[in-house]
Amino acid sequence: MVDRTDKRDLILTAALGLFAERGFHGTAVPLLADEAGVGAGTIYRYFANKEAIVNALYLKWKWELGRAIMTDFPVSAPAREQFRHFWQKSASFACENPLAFKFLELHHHAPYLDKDARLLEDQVLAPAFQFFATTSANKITKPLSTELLGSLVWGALVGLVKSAWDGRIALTADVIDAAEQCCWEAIRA
Amino acid sequence: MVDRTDKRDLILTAALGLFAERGFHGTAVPLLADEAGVGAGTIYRYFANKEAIVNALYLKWKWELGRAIMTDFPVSAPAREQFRHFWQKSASFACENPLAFKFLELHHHAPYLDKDARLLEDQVLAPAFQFFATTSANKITKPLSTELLGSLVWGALVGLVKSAWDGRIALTADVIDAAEQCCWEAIRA
Amino acid sequence: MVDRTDKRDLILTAALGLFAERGFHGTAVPLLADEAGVGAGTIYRYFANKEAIVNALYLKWKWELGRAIMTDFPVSAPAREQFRHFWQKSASFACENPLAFKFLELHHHAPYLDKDARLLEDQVLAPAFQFFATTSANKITKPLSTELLGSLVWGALVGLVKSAWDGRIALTADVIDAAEQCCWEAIRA
Amino acid sequence: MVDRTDKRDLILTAALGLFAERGFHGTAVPLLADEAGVGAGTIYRYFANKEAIVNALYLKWKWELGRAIMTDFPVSAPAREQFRHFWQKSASFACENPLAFKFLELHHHAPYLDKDARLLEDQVLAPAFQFFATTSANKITKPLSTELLGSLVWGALVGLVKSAWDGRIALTADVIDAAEQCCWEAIRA
DNA sequence: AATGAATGAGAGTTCATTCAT
DNA sequence: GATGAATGAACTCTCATTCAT
Repeated sequence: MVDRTDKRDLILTAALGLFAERGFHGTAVPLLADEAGVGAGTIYRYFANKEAIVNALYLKWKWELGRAIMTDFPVSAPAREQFRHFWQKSASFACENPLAFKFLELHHHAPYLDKDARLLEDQVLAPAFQFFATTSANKITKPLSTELLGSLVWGALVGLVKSAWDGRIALTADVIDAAEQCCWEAIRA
Repeated sequence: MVDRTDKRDLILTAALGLFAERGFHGTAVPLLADEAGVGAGTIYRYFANKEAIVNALYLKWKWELGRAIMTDFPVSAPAREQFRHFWQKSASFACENPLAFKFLELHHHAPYLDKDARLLEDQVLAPAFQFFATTSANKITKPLSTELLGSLVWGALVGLVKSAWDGRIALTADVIDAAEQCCWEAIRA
Repeated sequence: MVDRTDKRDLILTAALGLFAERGFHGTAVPLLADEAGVGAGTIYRYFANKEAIVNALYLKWKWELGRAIMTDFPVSAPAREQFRHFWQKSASFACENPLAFKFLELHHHAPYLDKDARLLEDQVLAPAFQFFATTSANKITKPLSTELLGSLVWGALVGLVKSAWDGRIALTADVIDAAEQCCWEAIRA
Repeated sequence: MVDRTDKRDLILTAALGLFAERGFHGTAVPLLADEAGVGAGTIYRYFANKEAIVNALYLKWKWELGRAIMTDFPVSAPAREQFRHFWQKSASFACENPLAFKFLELHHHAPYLDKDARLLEDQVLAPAFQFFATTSANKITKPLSTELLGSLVWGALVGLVKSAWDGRIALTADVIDAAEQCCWEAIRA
């Protein structure tokens, strides 16, 4: 009993894996259909064209990432604990959704993303980055721009995750904690 | 008078820009030929096929990156100064060769890279990363694995550079210096 | 309460308009189903395949055309009046069933018409054309073959109607009458 | 030794036959390539897409038709002789280029024709039709509109030619002459 | 050595037809 | 009986590669 939503999800799930591993242009629609277990024509009942698939995926997972990061955010906790929240949630997201994390990294600012995806692109991490505006104002973190602090920390996280993909590091809780402490020290005043 | 080497370079230069902007599968060979100002057939006198081009590019620029990082390394200087060397040289490379830096990031671990490229892939930064083995042993940097420290720092640099591409940060000397200090504090004991 | 016949007619009516405007190969079955207000599968309960629809339409309207021309034919009237009958009935048919007239013209001798349709194709106008055999024998019309006189007159009518479609002529009664007189003078002895 | 122009002509020649027999939508590009004796991809070196082929054909043959009709037009001859010129030249064109004549008839006002083709569509016969403006003013032909007289005569010609295609009439010089006389009598005052 | 016209395999996409509901 | 989601063959078109010049 496969309903309409299930089939759309089958396609999106297969597309996530293929786009993450081979990229957008490297993934042929018939291959995607095979992986999803549907006919090639079926894909076009759910998506107007190939670009619509990559855009739907991008919106979906960027949104999921944003939700993951902001869920249970400790609004009144000290900055150090808030930072820990961001780091741990992001790392968890990357560990639990490795393909989605890879997909989002690989398709960042891709020319086939549409206006909606581009708008969402830079907005999802913005709330987390804004955290630095407050902490810098309070002299808890260094007196550097939000964008600078944010991109260093997010970049470090991405670097960590990529090393894990390459098998150079095992992403244990200890490693994630240690990396978190490193990054905190990078930015604290 | 265009000699053999010149034409090969024309092709590689055009390919660098196209692969960096559109990706490997998104770049058509006839377009590459146009950009390089050579005939489509000529490309196949210098490269066996399209994959050979991306591999040649990858080897060339990964090597250039390694060379840039190691050039004038201050062997006997204190660790902090050696770290500064790595950071500044890497940042300079990214600023001076933005297309190459983007290309290397985009094609990291791509499935069409051959054995040679894959081998070189993880080895180029290894010497720099090895720096951490010594400093950690001497309790100058944190007692964490070389790979962990290295990927955090390199990731932070990549994050910084990507922000600059997106126009969120201007890569001035001040910004690069400040980021360097952040990263040093991330890893120092 | 929609009975079997009604649904078949819905399909044929929609098909007439689409085939007349876009041609047989230019009309997609799902679009036809939409226009007819039935499910795509339903069409195949009434017709074996797409070709069966165009053939059914062709037979139906060719037959209607023949019936329209022969209805109330003044058997004992003078030749001029009989000619007037043919002309006016044909023109009326074209005015009242413009899509059917266009459809018949467009699909004349189309390769996807079956044997039945092909047989009927040339037979419907034959009775009207036969009129010329008698009038020519009686030296009322020119001593030319039935086929020649018939195709000139029918061609002139089609030319007139096409001009009306293109908006170059308004098919008023005056115009139709004047054209009739022209054609009579074309063929009279 | 096939040069660029030859190959374009091979494609246009094959397309003329196929479009005339099967229509635009009924002709698959690979079939067209086979008939032309070229690879499927080659077609797209000469034409942007399938529609460009049908438009090029339409322009070419509509132009040829116009040229055929106007060549050696007897400017100072009497109206009857001028009419004879139009009729005979048109009939000759239809006899010598049956596929082109069929193609032009079949694709008249087709939705895939572009602006250029549509503009030319109604202009080619216009000069011939304009002949009637003068003759009607001089009371040589009936006091009816140019469009009406023109569409009757052209329609009659098309009807004649179609009968010949269907094998009902042989287009001998006698038949063409007799038909000409019929049409002259249709329109003369 | 260099070219670019030519190619056909394969890309993205459509559609006549089927069949589970 | 009626449906429309699903299909895969076939469509239009692209492109990595070849080869006659």
